[in-house]
Amino acid sequence: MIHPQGFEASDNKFSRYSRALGHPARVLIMRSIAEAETCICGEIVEQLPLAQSTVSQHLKELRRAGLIKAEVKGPKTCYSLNKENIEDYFKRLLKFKLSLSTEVIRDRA
Amino acid sequence: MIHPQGFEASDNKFSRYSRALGHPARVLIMRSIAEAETCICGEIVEQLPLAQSTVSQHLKELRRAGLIKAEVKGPKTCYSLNKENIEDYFKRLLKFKLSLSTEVIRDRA
DNA sequence: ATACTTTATCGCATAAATACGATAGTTTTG
DNA sequence: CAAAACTATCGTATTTATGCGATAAAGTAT
Repeated sequence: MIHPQGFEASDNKFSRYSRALGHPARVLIMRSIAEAETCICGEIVEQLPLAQSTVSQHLKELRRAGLIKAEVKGPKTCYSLNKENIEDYFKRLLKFKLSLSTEVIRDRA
Repeated sequence: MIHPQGFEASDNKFSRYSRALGHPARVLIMRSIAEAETCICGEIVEQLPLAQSTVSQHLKELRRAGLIKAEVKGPKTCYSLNKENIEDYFKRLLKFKLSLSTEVIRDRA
């Protein structure tokens, strides 16, 4: 998804991450992958009340946003969190937060 | 925006926050309000490459999501961050993060 | 080779988001 | 009161997202 020009690159990047997390199905997928630690795939579909093709599209969205990585293993595809980008996302968010208060975040990167 | 049922309430709530931050204009607005500390309003419009009515809609979105608060002061409207909800958002996000690593976040709420 | 399993993509329909101009509703100012 | 300033809302057009069935693609197993 391409947003119109006129915004800072960092805002565009941040909003791309945010938007990827802007759907409960994708949040569930992220939690699912995070909790399993090891990569799963077909099991994700079972956990969602959505058709396989729909879940596949959500996975694609998360991949495009850079929040997860895909690794084909035979007929299956294993997904894992893209930790680098997620940390990048967190850092931006923390910078945001730090201008608010330090009640929740007492230590930062 | 109403998402279909079948997801946990916490995921719905989290995704609502995320989605609100899923547009560069709204990220810019949030930064603008956060940096000014004090509430602004018309100045926000000046900082965005968008029409006044469009900015007003984005502000409405952020309000609906619960990320900002509005206070009418005469003919003007002052916006401020809804810190409680933002902290709530951060906490969820941190819980997420903690299942990844502790490199960025070393202390939590 | 054929059947089966697993996942991605296509095509399509519907819903939601985005953007703008115009307009209405307030409040202050002259 | 009239004019000006400031926002919000309405109506509308366009784009994007969402969801599903059907199908393709690629591997595995029989």
